[in-house]
Amino acid sequence: MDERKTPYHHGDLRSALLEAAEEVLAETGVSGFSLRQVARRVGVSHAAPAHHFGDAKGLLAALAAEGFRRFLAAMEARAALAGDDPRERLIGSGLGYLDFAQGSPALFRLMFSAPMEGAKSAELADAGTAAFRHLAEGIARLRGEDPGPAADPLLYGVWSLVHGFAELLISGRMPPVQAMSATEREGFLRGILRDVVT
Amino acid sequence: MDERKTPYHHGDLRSALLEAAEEVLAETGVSGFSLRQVARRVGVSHAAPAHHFGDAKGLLAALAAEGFRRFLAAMEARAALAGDDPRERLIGSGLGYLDFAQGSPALFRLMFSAPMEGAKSAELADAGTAAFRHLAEGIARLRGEDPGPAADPLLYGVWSLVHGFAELLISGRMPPVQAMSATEREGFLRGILRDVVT
DNA sequence: AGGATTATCTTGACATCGTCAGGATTGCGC
DNA sequence: GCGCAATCCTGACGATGTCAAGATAATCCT
Repeated sequence: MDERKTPYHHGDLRSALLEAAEEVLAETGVSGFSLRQVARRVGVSHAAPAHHFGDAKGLLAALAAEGFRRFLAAMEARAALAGDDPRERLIGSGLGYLDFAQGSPALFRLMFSAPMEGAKSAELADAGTAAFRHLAEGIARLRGEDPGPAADPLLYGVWSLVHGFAELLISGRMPPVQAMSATEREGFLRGILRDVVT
Repeated sequence: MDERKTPYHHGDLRSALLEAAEEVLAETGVSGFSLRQVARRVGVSHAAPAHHFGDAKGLLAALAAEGFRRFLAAMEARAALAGDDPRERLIGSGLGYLDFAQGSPALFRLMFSAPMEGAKSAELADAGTAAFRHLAEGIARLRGEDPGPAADPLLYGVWSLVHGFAELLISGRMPPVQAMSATEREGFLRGILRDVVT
Protein backbone atom coordinates (compact mmCIF):
# COMPACT_ATOMS: atom_id res chain seq x y z
CA MET A 1 0.00 0.00 0.00
CA ASP A 2 1.72 3.14 -1.18
CA GLU A 3 0.12 5.88 0.89
CA ARG A 4 1.60 9.02 -0.64
CA LYS A 5 -0.70 11.98 -0.70
CA THR A 6 -1.86 12.41 -4.25
CA PRO A 7 0.60 10.89 -6.65
CA TYR A 8 -0.05 11.97 -10.19
CA HIS A 9 0.12 8.36 -11.23
CA HIS A 10 -2.19 6.28 -9.13
CA GLY A 11 -0.40 3.04 -9.70
CA ASP A 12 -3.36 0.76 -10.06
CA LEU A 13 -6.20 3.01 -11.07
CA ARG A 14 -7.97 0.41 -13.13
CA SER A 15 -8.51 -1.99 -10.25
CA ALA A 16 -9.36 0.83 -7.87
CA LEU A 17 -11.98 2.15 -10.26
CA LEU A 18 -13.54 -1.27 -10.67
CA GLU A 19 -13.68 -1.72 -6.93
CA ALA A 20 -15.27 1.66 -6.37
CA ALA A 21 -17.64 1.10 -9.27
CA GLU A 22 -18.92 -2.07 -7.67
CA GLU A 23 -19.53 -0.23 -4.41
CA VAL A 24 -21.40 2.57 -6.13
CA LEU A 25 -23.40 0.06 -8.12
CA ALA A 26 -24.37 -1.82 -4.99
CA GLU A 27 -25.33 1.36 -3.17
CA THR A 28 -27.19 3.31 -5.82
CA GLY A 29 -28.19 0.69 -8.36
CA VAL A 30 -27.64 0.92 -12.09
CA SER A 31 -29.88 3.96 -12.44
CA GLY A 32 -28.03 6.12 -9.94
CA PHE A 33 -24.65 4.98 -11.16
CA SER A 34 -22.31 7.81 -12.10
CA LEU A 35 -18.84 7.87 -13.57
CA ARG A 36 -17.93 11.05 -11.74
CA GLN A 37 -19.00 9.60 -8.43
CA VAL A 38 -16.73 6.63 -8.96
CA ALA A 39 -13.85 8.92 -9.86
CA ARG A 40 -14.55 11.06 -6.80
CA ARG A 41 -14.50 8.03 -4.51
CA VAL A 42 -11.10 7.00 -5.79
CA GLY A 43 -9.88 10.58 -5.45
CA VAL A 44 -9.15 11.14 -9.08
CA SER A 45 -10.33 13.55 -11.75
CA HIS A 46 -13.64 12.99 -13.46
CA ALA A 47 -12.06 12.22 -16.81
CA ALA A 48 -9.54 9.72 -15.50
CA PRO A 49 -11.70 6.61 -16.04
CA ALA A 50 -11.96 7.40 -19.74
CA HIS A 51 -8.39 6.41 -20.41
CA HIS A 52 -8.82 2.95 -18.88
CA PHE A 53 -12.34 2.11 -19.96
CA GLY A 54 -12.97 4.58 -22.73
CA ASP A 55 -16.58 4.89 -21.99
CA ALA A 56 -19.10 4.60 -19.18
CA LYS A 57 -20.37 1.47 -20.83
CA GLY A 58 -16.79 0.30 -20.97
CA LEU A 59 -16.47 0.46 -17.21
CA LEU A 60 -19.76 -1.38 -16.73
CA ALA A 61 -18.70 -3.98 -19.27
CA ALA A 62 -15.42 -4.58 -17.45
CA LEU A 63 -17.30 -4.77 -14.15
CA ALA A 64 -19.75 -7.26 -15.62
CA ALA A 65 -16.88 -9.34 -16.94
CA GLU A 66 -15.34 -9.58 -13.50
CA GLY A 67 -18.79 -10.40 -12.22
CA PHE A 68 -19.05 -13.35 -14.58
CA ARG A 69 -15.72 -14.66 -13.40
CA ARG A 70 -16.79 -14.55 -9.77
CA PHE A 71 -20.12 -15.97 -10.83
CA LEU A 72 -18.41 -18.97 -12.38
CA ALA A 73 -16.24 -19.36 -9.29
CA ALA A 74 -19.35 -19.45 -7.09
CA MET A 75 -20.87 -22.22 -9.16
CA GLU A 76 -17.65 -24.21 -9.25
CA ALA A 77 -17.22 -23.91 -5.51
CA ARG A 78 -20.66 -25.34 -4.83
CA ALA A 79 -20.29 -28.03 -7.44
CA ALA A 80 -16.99 -29.10 -5.90
CA LEU A 81 -18.62 -29.27 -2.48
CA ALA A 82 -21.25 -31.61 -3.88
CA GLY A 83 -18.78 -34.37 -4.62
CA ASP A 84 -18.81 -36.58 -7.68
CA ASP A 85 -22.43 -37.40 -8.40
CA PRO A 86 -23.35 -35.48 -11.59
CA ARG A 87 -26.83 -34.79 -10.35
CA GLU A 88 -25.66 -33.38 -7.04
CA ARG A 89 -22.96 -31.41 -8.77
CA LEU A 90 -25.45 -29.79 -11.10
CA ILE A 91 -27.74 -28.89 -8.24
CA GLY A 92 -24.69 -27.48 -6.52
CA SER A 93 -24.02 -25.26 -9.51
CA GLY A 94 -27.58 -23.99 -9.25
CA LEU A 95 -27.08 -23.18 -5.59
CA GLY A 96 -23.87 -21.34 -6.46
CA TYR A 97 -25.84 -19.43 -9.07
CA LEU A 98 -28.21 -18.35 -6.33
CA ASP A 99 -25.38 -17.58 -3.92
CA PHE A 100 -23.92 -15.08 -6.31
CA ALA A 101 -27.23 -13.46 -7.17
CA GLN A 102 -28.04 -12.99 -3.51
CA GLY A 103 -24.59 -11.80 -2.60
CA SER A 104 -24.27 -9.25 -5.40
CA PRO A 105 -27.78 -8.49 -6.65
CA ALA A 106 -26.91 -5.26 -8.43
CA LEU A 107 -23.94 -6.79 -10.19
CA PHE A 108 -26.01 -9.82 -11.11
CA ARG A 109 -28.64 -7.61 -12.67
CA LEU A 110 -26.02 -5.62 -14.53
CA MET A 111 -24.58 -8.81 -15.98
CA PHE A 112 -27.88 -9.97 -17.37
CA SER A 113 -29.30 -6.61 -18.26
CA ALA A 114 -27.90 -4.67 -21.17
CA PRO A 115 -26.94 -1.10 -20.27
CA MET A 116 -23.51 -1.82 -21.70
CA GLU A 117 -24.36 -3.25 -25.08
CA GLY A 118 -22.37 -1.84 -27.90
CA ALA A 119 -19.28 -2.11 -25.75
CA LYS A 120 -18.17 -5.05 -27.90
CA SER A 121 -15.99 -6.19 -25.05
CA ALA A 122 -14.34 -9.50 -25.84
CA GLU A 123 -13.49 -9.84 -22.17
CA LEU A 124 -17.17 -9.69 -21.26
CA ALA A 125 -18.21 -12.10 -23.98
CA ASP A 126 -15.56 -14.63 -22.96
CA ALA A 127 -16.38 -14.48 -19.26
CA GLY A 128 -20.07 -14.93 -20.01
CA THR A 129 -19.48 -17.85 -22.31
CA ALA A 130 -17.24 -19.53 -19.76
CA ALA A 131 -19.95 -19.34 -17.12
CA PHE A 132 -22.48 -20.77 -19.53
CA ARG A 133 -20.14 -23.58 -20.51
CA HIS A 134 -19.94 -24.65 -16.89
CA LEU A 135 -23.66 -25.33 -16.90
CA ALA A 136 -23.58 -27.03 -20.28
CA GLU A 137 -20.83 -29.35 -19.10
CA GLY A 138 -22.77 -30.14 -15.97
CA ILE A 139 -25.70 -31.25 -18.10
CA ALA A 140 -23.47 -33.22 -20.42
CA ARG A 141 -21.94 -35.05 -17.48
CA LEU A 142 -25.36 -35.78 -16.15
CA ARG A 143 -26.59 -37.57 -19.22
CA GLY A 144 -23.33 -39.35 -19.84
CA GLU A 145 -21.03 -37.43 -22.08
CA ASP A 146 -22.85 -35.87 -24.97
CA PRO A 147 -22.76 -32.10 -25.35
CA GLY A 148 -25.40 -32.04 -28.08
CA PRO A 149 -25.16 -29.20 -30.54
CA ALA A 150 -28.87 -28.56 -30.83
CA ALA A 151 -31.01 -26.71 -28.30
CA ASP A 152 -31.10 -28.94 -25.25
CA PRO A 153 -34.41 -28.68 -23.37
CA LEU A 154 -32.86 -29.98 -20.16
CA LEU A 155 -30.01 -27.49 -20.28
CA TYR A 156 -32.17 -24.49 -21.02
CA GLY A 157 -34.80 -25.77 -18.64
CA VAL A 158 -32.63 -25.89 -15.54
CA TRP A 159 -30.87 -22.70 -16.54
CA SER A 160 -34.15 -20.86 -16.98
CA LEU A 161 -35.44 -22.25 -13.71
CA VAL A 162 -32.46 -21.24 -11.63
CA HIS A 163 -32.09 -17.90 -13.35
CA GLY A 164 -35.76 -17.04 -12.97
CA PHE A 165 -35.68 -18.06 -9.32
CA ALA A 166 -32.71 -15.82 -8.69
CA GLU A 167 -34.23 -12.88 -10.56
CA LEU A 168 -37.60 -13.11 -8.86
CA LEU A 169 -35.99 -13.52 -5.46
CA ILE A 170 -33.74 -10.48 -5.63
CA SER A 171 -36.57 -8.48 -7.18
CA GLY A 172 -38.57 -9.09 -4.02
CA ARG A 173 -41.37 -10.85 -5.85
CA MET A 174 -41.34 -13.97 -3.73
CA PRO A 175 -41.91 -12.65 -0.20
CA PRO A 176 -42.55 -16.07 1.35
CA VAL A 177 -39.27 -17.34 -0.04
CA GLN A 178 -37.45 -14.21 0.99
CA ALA A 179 -38.72 -14.67 4.53
CA MET A 180 -37.03 -18.06 4.75
CA SER A 181 -33.68 -18.64 6.34
CA ALA A 182 -30.76 -19.25 4.03
CA THR A 183 -30.84 -22.99 4.57
CA GLU A 184 -34.61 -23.18 4.14
CA ARG A 185 -34.37 -21.22 0.92
CA GLU A 186 -31.66 -23.51 -0.30
CA GLY A 187 -33.77 -26.56 0.49
CA PHE A 188 -36.70 -24.98 -1.30
CA LEU A 189 -34.74 -24.47 -4.51
CA ARG A 190 -33.25 -27.94 -4.13
CA GLY A 191 -36.74 -29.40 -4.02
CA ILE A 192 -37.80 -27.59 -7.15
CA LEU A 193 -34.62 -28.52 -8.98
CA ARG A 194 -34.86 -32.21 -8.10
CA ASP A 195 -38.12 -32.50 -9.99
CA VAL A 196 -36.52 -31.18 -13.14
CA VAL A 197 -33.14 -32.85 -12.97
CA THR A 198 -34.35 -36.37 -13.52
CA MET B 1 -58.29 13.88 -33.08
CA ASP B 2 -58.19 17.61 -32.45
CA GLU B 3 -55.53 18.87 -34.81
CA ARG B 4 -55.20 22.48 -33.74
CA LYS B 5 -51.70 23.87 -33.87
CA THR B 6 -50.49 24.00 -30.34
CA PRO B 7 -53.34 24.17 -27.91
CA TYR B 8 -52.20 25.23 -24.50
CA HIS B 9 -54.15 22.37 -23.03
CA HIS B 10 -53.24 19.17 -24.71
CA GLY B 11 -56.43 17.37 -23.85
CA ASP B 12 -55.00 14.00 -23.01
CA LEU B 13 -51.38 14.63 -22.15
CA ARG B 14 -51.12 11.79 -19.70
CA SER B 15 -51.93 9.09 -22.23
CA ALA B 16 -49.83 10.75 -24.90
CA LEU B 17 -46.85 10.89 -22.56
CA LEU B 18 -47.24 7.24 -21.64
CA GLU B 19 -47.42 6.28 -25.29
CA ALA B 20 -44.34 8.31 -26.19
CA ALA B 21 -42.52 7.01 -23.14
CA GLU B 22 -43.05 3.46 -24.28
CA GLU B 23 -41.68 4.30 -27.71
CA VAL B 24 -38.60 5.95 -26.27
CA LEU B 25 -38.10 3.06 -23.89
CA ALA B 26 -38.29 0.56 -26.72
CA GLU B 27 -35.88 2.56 -28.87
CA THR B 28 -33.24 3.62 -26.38
CA GLY B 29 -33.67 1.20 -23.50
CA VAL B 30 -33.93 2.18 -19.87
CA SER B 31 -30.44 3.66 -19.81
CA GLY B 32 -31.02 6.11 -22.64
CA PHE B 33 -34.46 7.01 -21.44
CA SER B 34 -35.02 10.73 -20.95
CA LEU B 35 -37.95 12.72 -19.66
CA ARG B 36 -37.17 15.64 -21.92
CA GLN B 37 -37.07 13.45 -24.97
CA VAL B 38 -40.52 12.13 -24.18
CA ALA B 39 -41.82 15.65 -23.71
CA ARG B 40 -40.21 16.72 -26.99
CA ARG B 41 -41.82 13.87 -28.88
CA VAL B 42 -45.25 14.87 -27.66
CA GLY B 43 -44.50 18.49 -28.50
CA VAL B 44 -44.76 19.79 -25.00
CA SER B 45 -42.46 21.59 -22.61
CA HIS B 46 -39.84 19.67 -20.67
CA ALA B 47 -41.54 20.30 -17.34
CA ALA B 48 -45.00 19.22 -18.43
CA PRO B 49 -44.68 15.57 -17.40
CA ALA B 50 -44.00 16.61 -13.83
CA HIS B 51 -47.56 17.65 -13.22
CA HIS B 52 -48.96 14.29 -14.29
CA PHE B 53 -46.37 11.94 -12.93
CA GLY B 54 -44.51 14.10 -10.45
CA ASP B 55 -41.25 12.42 -11.04
CA ALA B 56 -39.27 10.56 -13.68
CA LYS B 57 -39.71 7.45 -11.60
CA GLY B 58 -43.40 8.28 -11.47
CA LEU B 59 -43.66 8.08 -15.24
CA LEU B 60 -41.77 4.81 -15.33
CA ALA B 61 -43.95 3.44 -12.56
CA ALA B 62 -47.12 4.35 -14.43
CA LEU B 63 -45.68 2.82 -17.57
CA ALA B 64 -44.77 -0.35 -15.71
CA ALA B 65 -48.27 -0.51 -14.27
CA GLU B 66 -49.84 -0.38 -17.71
CA GLY B 67 -47.30 -2.98 -18.73
CA PHE B 68 -48.48 -5.32 -16.00
CA ARG B 69 -52.07 -4.91 -17.15
CA ARG B 70 -51.20 -5.81 -20.72
CA PHE B 71 -49.03 -8.58 -19.34
CA LEU B 72 -51.99 -10.06 -17.50
CA ALA B 73 -54.15 -9.67 -20.60
CA ALA B 74 -51.58 -11.59 -22.66
CA MET B 75 -51.62 -14.48 -20.20
CA GLU B 76 -55.40 -14.52 -19.98
CA ALA B 77 -55.75 -14.51 -23.74
CA ARG B 78 -53.54 -17.55 -24.13
CA ALA B 79 -55.16 -19.33 -21.21
CA ALA B 80 -58.59 -18.75 -22.72
CA LEU B 81 -57.38 -20.14 -26.02
CA ALA B 82 -56.26 -23.29 -24.27
CA GLY B 83 -59.78 -24.32 -23.27
CA ASP B 84 -60.78 -25.81 -19.94
CA ASP B 85 -58.08 -28.27 -19.00
CA PRO B 86 -56.21 -26.71 -16.05
CA ARG B 87 -52.90 -28.06 -17.25
CA GLU B 88 -53.29 -26.68 -20.73
CA ARG B 89 -54.55 -23.39 -19.37
CA LEU B 90 -51.50 -23.00 -17.15
CA ILE B 91 -49.17 -23.77 -20.02
CA GLY B 92 -51.12 -21.21 -22.02
CA SER B 93 -50.46 -18.61 -19.36
CA GLY B 94 -46.78 -19.39 -19.64
CA LEU B 95 -46.90 -18.90 -23.39
CA GLY B 96 -48.69 -15.58 -22.87
CA TYR B 97 -45.94 -14.65 -20.43
CA LEU B 98 -43.44 -15.27 -23.20
CA ASP B 99 -45.55 -13.48 -25.80
CA PHE B 100 -45.45 -10.30 -23.80
CA ALA B 101 -41.76 -10.50 -23.02
CA GLN B 102 -40.93 -10.99 -26.68
CA GLY B 103 -43.30 -8.31 -27.87
CA SER B 104 -42.19 -5.64 -25.41
CA PRO B 105 -38.75 -6.62 -24.13
CA ALA B 106 -37.80 -3.21 -22.80
CA LEU B 107 -41.07 -2.78 -20.99
CA PHE B 108 -40.81 -6.29 -19.62
CA ARG B 109 -37.39 -5.54 -18.24
CA LEU B 110 -38.58 -2.29 -16.74
CA MET B 111 -41.41 -4.08 -14.95
CA PHE B 112 -39.10 -6.59 -13.31
CA SER B 113 -36.16 -4.33 -12.78
CA ALA B 114 -36.31 -1.59 -10.18
CA PRO B 115 -35.35 1.83 -11.56
CA MET B 116 -38.64 3.14 -10.21
CA GLU B 117 -38.54 1.94 -6.65
CA GLY B 118 -39.44 4.52 -4.11
CA ALA B 119 -42.29 5.58 -6.33
CA LYS B 120 -44.69 3.89 -3.88
CA SER B 121 -47.23 3.68 -6.65
CA ALA B 122 -50.31 1.78 -5.52
CA GLU B 123 -51.30 1.44 -9.16
CA LEU B 124 -48.10 -0.40 -9.92
CA ALA B 125 -48.34 -2.63 -6.88
CA ASP B 126 -51.92 -3.58 -7.69
CA ALA B 127 -51.24 -4.34 -11.33
CA GLY B 128 -48.26 -6.48 -10.39
CA THR B 129 -50.19 -8.39 -7.76
CA ALA B 130 -53.05 -9.02 -10.18
CA ALA B 131 -50.70 -10.57 -12.71
CA PHE B 132 -49.16 -12.75 -10.05
CA ARG B 133 -52.57 -13.82 -8.82
CA HIS B 134 -53.42 -15.10 -12.27
CA LEU B 135 -50.56 -17.57 -12.03
CA ALA B 136 -51.39 -18.55 -8.47
CA GLU B 137 -54.98 -19.27 -9.45
CA GLY B 138 -53.80 -21.31 -12.39
CA ILE B 139 -51.80 -23.49 -10.04
CA ALA B 140 -54.66 -23.75 -7.57
CA ARG B 141 -57.02 -24.87 -10.31
CA LEU B 142 -54.48 -27.42 -11.42
CA ARG B 143 -54.25 -29.18 -8.07
CA GLY B 144 -57.94 -28.94 -7.40
CA GLU B 145 -58.86 -25.84 -5.51
CA ASP B 146 -56.44 -25.08 -2.76
CA PRO B 147 -54.52 -21.80 -2.86
CA GLY B 148 -52.18 -22.78 -0.04
CA PRO B 149 -50.82 -19.91 2.02
CA ALA B 150 -47.30 -21.24 2.34
CA ALA B 151 -44.58 -21.09 -0.29
CA ASP B 152 -45.75 -23.40 -3.04
CA PRO B 153 -42.83 -25.10 -4.82
CA LEU B 154 -44.94 -25.82 -7.89
CA LEU B 155 -46.10 -22.21 -8.18
CA TYR B 156 -42.68 -20.68 -7.74
CA GLY B 157 -41.17 -23.41 -9.86
CA VAL B 158 -43.20 -22.79 -13.00
CA TRP B 159 -43.03 -19.05 -12.45
CA SER B 160 -39.26 -19.12 -12.12
CA LEU B 161 -38.99 -21.36 -15.15
CA VAL B 162 -41.10 -19.25 -17.43
CA HIS B 163 -39.64 -15.99 -16.16
CA GLY B 164 -36.09 -17.18 -16.53
CA PHE B 165 -36.78 -18.46 -20.00
CA ALA B 166 -38.21 -15.11 -21.02
CA GLU B 167 -35.34 -13.17 -19.49
CA LEU B 168 -32.62 -15.29 -21.02
CA LEU B 169 -34.31 -15.23 -24.38
CA ILE B 170 -34.69 -11.48 -24.67
CA SER B 171 -31.19 -11.03 -23.29
CA GLY B 172 -29.91 -12.97 -26.26
CA ARG B 173 -28.33 -15.67 -24.15
CA MET B 174 -30.02 -18.58 -25.87
CA PRO B 175 -28.99 -18.17 -29.53
CA PRO B 176 -30.23 -21.60 -30.62
CA VAL B 177 -33.64 -20.84 -29.19
CA GLN B 178 -33.65 -17.37 -30.64
CA ALA B 179 -32.92 -18.81 -34.05
CA MET B 180 -36.08 -20.87 -33.92
CA SER B 181 -39.33 -19.86 -35.56
CA ALA B 182 -42.07 -18.60 -33.27
CA THR B 183 -43.92 -21.89 -33.35
CA GLU B 184 -40.76 -23.92 -32.78
CA ARG B 185 -39.87 -21.75 -29.84
CA GLU B 186 -43.33 -22.17 -28.44
CA GLY B 187 -43.11 -25.94 -28.77
CA PHE B 188 -39.71 -25.86 -27.08
CA LEU B 189 -41.02 -24.03 -24.02
CA ARG B 190 -44.10 -26.27 -24.05
CA GLY B 191 -41.86 -29.31 -23.86
CA ILE B 192 -39.90 -27.94 -20.92
CA LEU B 193 -43.04 -26.87 -19.11
CA ARG B 194 -44.76 -30.22 -19.50
CA ASP B 195 -42.07 -31.91 -17.47
CA VAL B 196 -42.65 -29.59 -14.56
CA VAL B 197 -46.42 -29.28 -14.65
CA THR B 198 -47.20 -32.78 -13.61
C1' DA C 1 23.04 9.12 -18.53
C1' DG C 2 19.86 11.98 -20.84
C1' DG C 3 16.50 13.33 -24.15
C1' DA C 4 12.34 11.91 -26.43
C1' DT C 5 8.35 9.26 -26.60
C1' DT C 6 4.52 7.29 -24.53
C1' DA C 7 1.27 6.39 -20.85
C1' DT C 8 -1.29 8.46 -17.39
C1' DC C 9 -3.90 11.97 -15.26
C1' DT C 10 -5.91 16.99 -14.94
C1' DT C 11 -8.35 21.03 -16.40
C1' DG C 12 -11.86 23.29 -18.81
C1' DA C 13 -15.65 23.48 -21.73
C1' DC C 14 -20.10 21.95 -23.86
C1' DA C 15 -24.58 19.87 -24.47
C1' DT C 16 -28.00 17.36 -21.97
C1' DC C 17 -30.48 15.88 -18.10
C1' DG C 18 -33.88 16.08 -13.79
C1' DT C 19 -35.94 19.19 -10.79
C1' DC C 20 -37.66 23.38 -8.85
C1' DA C 21 -39.78 28.17 -8.63
C1' DG C 22 -42.61 31.29 -10.67
C1' DG C 23 -45.54 32.89 -14.38
C1' DA C 24 -48.93 32.32 -18.22
C1' DT C 25 -53.19 30.24 -20.04
C1' DT C 26 -57.35 27.77 -19.93
C1' DG C 27 -61.49 25.33 -18.18
C1' DC C 28 -65.01 25.08 -14.72
C1' DG C 29 -67.99 25.94 -10.83
C1' DC C 30 -70.80 29.37 -9.05
C1' DG D 1 -69.16 36.79 -15.87
C1' DC D 2 -65.84 36.04 -12.20
C1' DG D 3 -62.67 33.70 -9.49
C1' DC D 4 -60.36 29.45 -8.69
C1' DA D 5 -58.04 25.46 -9.77
C1' DA D 6 -55.97 22.70 -13.18
C1' DT D 7 -52.78 22.64 -16.79
C1' DC D 8 -48.75 23.99 -19.22
C1' DC D 9 -44.52 27.11 -20.10
C1' DT D 10 -40.11 29.65 -19.11
C1' DG D 11 -35.97 30.07 -16.87
C1' DA D 12 -32.63 28.60 -13.80
C1' DC D 13 -29.52 25.42 -11.06
C1' DG D 14 -26.54 21.64 -10.12
C1' DA D 15 -25.02 17.23 -11.91
C1' DT D 16 -23.63 14.18 -15.61
C1' DG D 17 -20.94 12.09 -19.89
C1' DT D 18 -17.78 13.27 -23.30
C1' DC D 19 -14.30 15.65 -25.74
C1' DA D 20 -9.99 18.62 -26.53
C1' DA D 21 -5.84 20.30 -24.80
C1' DG D 22 -2.42 20.55 -21.41
C1' DA D 23 0.47 18.80 -17.44
C1' DT D 24 3.17 15.17 -15.29
C1' DA D 25 5.45 10.83 -14.70
C1' DA D 26 7.48 6.45 -16.50
C1' DT D 27 9.90 4.15 -19.89
C1' DC D 28 12.58 3.40 -23.81
C1' DC D 29 16.43 4.21 -26.90
C1' DT D 30 20.99 5.10 -28.09
